[in-house]
Amino acid sequence: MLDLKFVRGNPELVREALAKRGSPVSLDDFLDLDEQRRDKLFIVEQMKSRRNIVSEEIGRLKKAGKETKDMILEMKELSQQIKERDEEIKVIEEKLQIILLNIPNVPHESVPAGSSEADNPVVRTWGEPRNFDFSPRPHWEIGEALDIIDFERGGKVTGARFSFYKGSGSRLERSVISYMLDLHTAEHNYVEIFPPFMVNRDSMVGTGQLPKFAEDMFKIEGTDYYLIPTAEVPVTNLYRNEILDGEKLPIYHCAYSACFRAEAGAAGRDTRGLIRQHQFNKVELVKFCRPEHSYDELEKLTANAERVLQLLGLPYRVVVLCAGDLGFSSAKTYDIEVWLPSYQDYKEISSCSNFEDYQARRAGIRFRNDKGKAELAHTLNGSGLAVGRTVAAILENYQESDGSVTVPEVLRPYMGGLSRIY
RNA sequence: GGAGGAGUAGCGAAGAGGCUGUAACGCGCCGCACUCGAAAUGCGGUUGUCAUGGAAGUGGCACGUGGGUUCGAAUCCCACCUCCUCCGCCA
Repeated sequence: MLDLKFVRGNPELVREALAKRGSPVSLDDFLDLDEQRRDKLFIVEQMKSRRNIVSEEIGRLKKAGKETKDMILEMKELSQQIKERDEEIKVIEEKLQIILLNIPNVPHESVPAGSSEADNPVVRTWGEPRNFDFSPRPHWEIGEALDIIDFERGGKVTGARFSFYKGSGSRLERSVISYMLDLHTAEHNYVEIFPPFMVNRDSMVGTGQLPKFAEDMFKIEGTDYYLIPTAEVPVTNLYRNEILDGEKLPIYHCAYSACFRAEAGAAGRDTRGLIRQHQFNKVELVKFCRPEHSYDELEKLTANAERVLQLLGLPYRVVVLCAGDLGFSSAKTYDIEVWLPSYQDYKEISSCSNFEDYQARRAGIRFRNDKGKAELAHTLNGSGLAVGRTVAAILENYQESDGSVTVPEVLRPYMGGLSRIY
């Protein structure tokens, strides 16, 4: 959510910034409602002030045994008017809030122009895609052949875009999760969180999934709860409506969670394999910091996620999202894309974003600054990494001509010493 | 699921329709005094938000949340949420 006063004071700037995203929002209604609100507020506050003064006077007169009938009648009338005007203001404020909640974040000045994924500049590339002396197979074929992933029965037991891991596959998934968490906690100073996998509506609004993207979520019928699409939601909302001790910043958290996404509008995309499932595992990195540090923190966070791929020996590249491809709440995002032989291309495996104060304002996440004043924190997060896609990348990049898969060195301790799945 | 109890500032805690109750008192924190320095002590300060204003300031709102009663609500009424205790059930 943008600052109401900022939008009021800089409508042109906001219009331009949002046009860069390719979905310009009309601010005319907003500015008109804002003016109405302030006009009405000014009047009703004067009325309330009078009510307070006279009511106090009534108390004094009553105590002195004086006549107060006329004053009470007048105040009764005044209170009725106040009530009516308060209603009007409430309606206006609700409309304003809806508009404000549906305006995306303003892209950072360093974000390149562009309208789609195709316009995202490559920032850097790491590793060389392997040259296979045989025809490499996609991970879903490898997984099925080794009997370590079962897509067929996933469909039977639940439905499309669900799967079972089995045996070494199951252990590989678990190993990747543990490995990532151990790396981020031991070497990158993140404090591990194990969050709830369901959150209430306020949390979903806080991080920006709602109200705009309700169709992407799974909601638990008969409750106010949603299945989380990412651990970002519970972990960022950990400090919702709190004023943090400024000394405690920056706060680094990492969290494993299952993630649930309805994938509305993704019909026909990535229909095979682990790439796009309704339920997948992810290790998420979340940061809370002072505004002046958030862009340094974004670089560091991205580097922390890259480190996982480097240690796993998986080739990747980093792209910076152009304005048109930027997520709703984000001011700047780097995507890390891992090499997938089956796609003959790089595929997103992590998305690292600085939300600046956009989420913090929605969620009321503040800290006490050096002057003792409450100030909005900046929030960041990134995948560190998406586990299913990591497993897919391992299976494909480490496959051997005999159909077996070499276990990356760093994962072997987690695999009970297993060096090859066959 | 049933029966009780409780939610007030950073923390603890008082207040039970208007009477120095934006909120005592204690702790914490900041400043000043005393001191060579510190401790102890004393004095002062210490919520957020909205509106208005160049600023100083002025005003509105907020005592878990949302409604209601009243000229006036932290205080009375209703609903909901959270926490605690006991019972039942359960990994």
